[in-house]
Amino acid sequence: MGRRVTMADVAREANVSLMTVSRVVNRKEGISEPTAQRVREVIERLGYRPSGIARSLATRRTGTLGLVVPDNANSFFSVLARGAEHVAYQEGYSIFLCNTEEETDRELAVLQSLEDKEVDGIILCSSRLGKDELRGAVAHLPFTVLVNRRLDDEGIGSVMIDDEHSGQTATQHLLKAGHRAIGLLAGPLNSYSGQRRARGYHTVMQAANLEPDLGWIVNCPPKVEGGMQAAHKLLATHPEVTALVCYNDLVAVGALKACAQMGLSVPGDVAVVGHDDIELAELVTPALTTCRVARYEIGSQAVQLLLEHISGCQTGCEEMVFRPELIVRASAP
Amino acid sequence: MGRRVTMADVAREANVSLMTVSRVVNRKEGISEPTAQRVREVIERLGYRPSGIARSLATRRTGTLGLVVPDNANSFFSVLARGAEHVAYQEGYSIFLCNTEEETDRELAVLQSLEDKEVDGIILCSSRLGKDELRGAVAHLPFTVLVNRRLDDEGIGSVMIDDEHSGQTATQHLLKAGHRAIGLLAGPLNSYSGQRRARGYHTVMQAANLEPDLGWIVNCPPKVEGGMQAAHKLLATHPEVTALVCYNDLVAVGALKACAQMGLSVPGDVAVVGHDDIELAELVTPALTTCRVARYEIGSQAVQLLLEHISGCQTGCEEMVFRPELIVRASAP
DNA sequence: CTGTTAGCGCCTTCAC
DNA sequence: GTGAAGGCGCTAACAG
Repeated sequence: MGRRVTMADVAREANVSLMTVSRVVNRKEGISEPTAQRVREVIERLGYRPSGIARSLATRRTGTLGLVVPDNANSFFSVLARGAEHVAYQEGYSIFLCNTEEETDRELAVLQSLEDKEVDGIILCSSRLGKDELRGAVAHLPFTVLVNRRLDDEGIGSVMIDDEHSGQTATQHLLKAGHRAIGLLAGPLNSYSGQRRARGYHTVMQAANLEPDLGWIVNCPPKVEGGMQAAHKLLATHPEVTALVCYNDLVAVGALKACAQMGLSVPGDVAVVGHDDIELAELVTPALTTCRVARYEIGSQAVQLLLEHISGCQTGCEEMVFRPELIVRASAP
Repeated sequence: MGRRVTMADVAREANVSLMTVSRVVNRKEGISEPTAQRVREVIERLGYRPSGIARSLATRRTGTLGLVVPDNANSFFSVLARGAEHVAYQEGYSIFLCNTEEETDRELAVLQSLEDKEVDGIILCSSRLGKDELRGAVAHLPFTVLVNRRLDDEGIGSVMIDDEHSGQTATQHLLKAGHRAIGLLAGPLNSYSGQRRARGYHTVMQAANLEPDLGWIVNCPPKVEGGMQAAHKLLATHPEVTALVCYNDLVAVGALKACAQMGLSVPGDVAVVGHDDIELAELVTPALTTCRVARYEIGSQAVQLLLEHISGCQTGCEEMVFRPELIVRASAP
């Protein structure tokens, strides 16, 4: 494995100084065309490629971003990642993708490793960290964008989903369809978005003078399996329930499965509303009524926000809110 | 933004040399316990964190890998990425995730950028590059693992899916069920795996003395939409076809939709077999019969292979083959 | 327009 | 056990 071609090699071969080569490589002006031509020719001939590492050390910029998600296998985050990568690529940045598996230890570990890698910024999705832990973890980063989490600190932007509104919209939709006993498959207990959606649910129920039974609300892991078990439990113990507001589409699909197993028809016996509108939603039977979240755009806007701050051209915008849109399909017409 | 704490700061504060600090940080032996203790204490107090960049420049190792996929929003690759990241994380590596969008220009561009970032290795999925282009693109990388592509070069490993076998298995399954007019929704024309699956299909058909009509084979983009249109076209012009072998599950779901639109029952009028067994497969109606590909394992094994070579402990294994398993569900019993 | 001088923060190789 | 010098490959800040 021959020694790497360095800038010094090019400089020597072209009879110029390091700086001249550097200027040509970085397309800075102030180089005569003939010289530039010659340098370029040598670069080509020697197959020289600048070392990103060395450049990063000198400039203190790496051209990399960190994207931290709970689980890239979850379609919500894989699409978000896609949107993020799209903008990053356009702007010449690369993205480190990290999964936390919903574990706070691992979240801290990946944030640490991203800091060690000296990324220029971080996008952190659905952090499970407490306020102070979170603050400490991102304190040394140049800039951070939180997805669906807020922290009123300098240098920390947010891209929010209006979860409370989703919770309200979903519940209202069922109310209008005549449902009274509406259950809530609330997702993980420590999920902030879950808490906000639950608040929306409660607001609407109260406004309608309905007091949800404690048993109507069940927490569960945000997966198909989790939704299935939770729905099973809820519907078995509370047969009066005729509708379910679900934490996300995976949970809703789980509910669909549970209903099928219990011989309950959807939406005949039980109406189901999901959240997110992942691909799955319109492909299952019955197709899911759900709150569509612009996952791709959230990813791309988060990067946009991050890059604006990195490049210093403050737009003043530190927060951005996405409001989900109710998509009515067969599971809750 | 205060100046970063450096090794020199720690050294000064602890009254030792840079080297001593370095040794403590890297847990090298040859440091007396009291000194080490003192250094650690200062590191803690000052909040010192080693600079990954500087270390990389000195060691020529970055502790990063590149993962190149066509589209992370595609569940096949998002799960593969998950598996890859899992092993990488365990071994202390970070992963750059890059999407090519199936464009060769972009594939070359991201490979270039990964080289510039000096990743320690690359995993490249379903490259659309020609043999020589590919060879050139990965020539300067320490080691590369190709997913579902082979290149008999030094320093290039492969994790293959036995696509030909899948094509055979799927076709055979339909043949055994009594189908004779079996169509093929073959995916993108330039997909190597598509070509191999098609070969498997042809082999089995020939062995059964069946000559597929040219119109029974239609290429399409590997998405739901693509499968739907292709199935529409195929079934409209060739009503004699009673079964479809599909490039992947998304295409198969598209076929399901087309059948529904055309008033054809599945599997009654048309049997459908997918490929990959993504989550979707068992959740659509009817549930898809499909060839399960161990996506997560492919990702994790690819990284394993990569890391073995990087760390030099050659196991001799440069290639690994995954054979898909037929999962029989309702769409083709 | 081009070159020189200093680092960026750490590790390797040798001395002591 | 510990330290001093030199270098990894590049760029910023000044000269000329």
